[in-house]
Amino acid sequence: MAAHDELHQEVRDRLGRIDQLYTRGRQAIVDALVGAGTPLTLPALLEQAPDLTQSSAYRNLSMMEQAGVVRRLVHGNDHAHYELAEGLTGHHHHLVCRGCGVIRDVTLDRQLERSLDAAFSRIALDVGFRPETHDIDVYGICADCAADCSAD
Amino acid sequence: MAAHDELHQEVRDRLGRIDQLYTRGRQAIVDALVGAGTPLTLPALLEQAPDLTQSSAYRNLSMMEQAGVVRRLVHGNDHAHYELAEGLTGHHHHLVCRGCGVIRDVTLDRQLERSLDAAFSRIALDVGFRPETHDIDVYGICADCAADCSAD
DNA sequence: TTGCATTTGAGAATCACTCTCAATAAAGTC
DNA sequence: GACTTTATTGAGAGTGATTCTCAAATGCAA
Repeated sequence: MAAHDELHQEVRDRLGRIDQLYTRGRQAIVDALVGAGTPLTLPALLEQAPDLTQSSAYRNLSMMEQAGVVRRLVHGNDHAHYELAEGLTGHHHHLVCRGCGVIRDVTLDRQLERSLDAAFSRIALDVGFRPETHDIDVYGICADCAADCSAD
Repeated sequence: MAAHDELHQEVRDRLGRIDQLYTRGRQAIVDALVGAGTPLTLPALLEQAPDLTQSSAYRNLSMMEQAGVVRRLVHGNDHAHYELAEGLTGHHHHLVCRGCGVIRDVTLDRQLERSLDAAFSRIALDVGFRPETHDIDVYGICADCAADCSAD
């Protein structure tokens, strides 16, 4: 409860920094993303929060992405997925199912993350690139799709 | 030269496996991707190989992706980038510039890759996910964009 | 409440990409 | 080479996720 209120306050602050109000519709988006616990496509988001309309949802997701509240994930030709930004949820990566497209959050242990950051910093320095964040996607087949395939 | 011929032969084999010919236009695409040495958007590909037409290029890239010859990279709302598949070039990752969108290939040392694979396998096992490949994108600012920013 | 600025909603517009189908090139046969 | 058959190409129409437009609704200050 307290954590939930803190989250909303943090979102309100981040929106305020770019002169945006934390309206009812925007709160509904954040609640849906929190409730799902997994990145949602826009149609899935509208199912979770039926009061939202498509155009406003897209507009608000885009604005909240700029505000550092939402992250947009793109993995192909179909709908993008949206989740809360890492600043609100913590650094993590994704398992992406090639079958159904579902995305699942995972974390690596600190030591491995440190090794990665060190490696990227070293590589980046060589080519004059200033690294900010990294994003690891593991592609494969989820349990549900594996079951479906063997059933066929 | 020999390496170049071997590459083309390997591409021809991979296309043959799905009953596709290695036509002049398809060779031009592969040559352009080899020549660029960095992932290309479709407009950039057409610049490199002006004899190609848009619809055929898209159709052939899509088919060659299925054949395991080409990989399609998606990083936002604009054009996707295309490069030769890892089976032809070796496993690598990408530095992606937030400023201009340019993508640069990088490799991690074997030991770190092994650690990552082991970590992903462990995580995946826990959730019943069968990992196949992984893809690491490092987002940041390239040298050219950093120079432009400080010039402003 | 009254006024002013921001946000919303419905639908039109955009644009990367895919599809269609007649014209063309490739591969095999003689 | 000429002929047949099959696969590919090119130009433009179509698709669909996302963005834009603008009048109506809402939020906020006094």
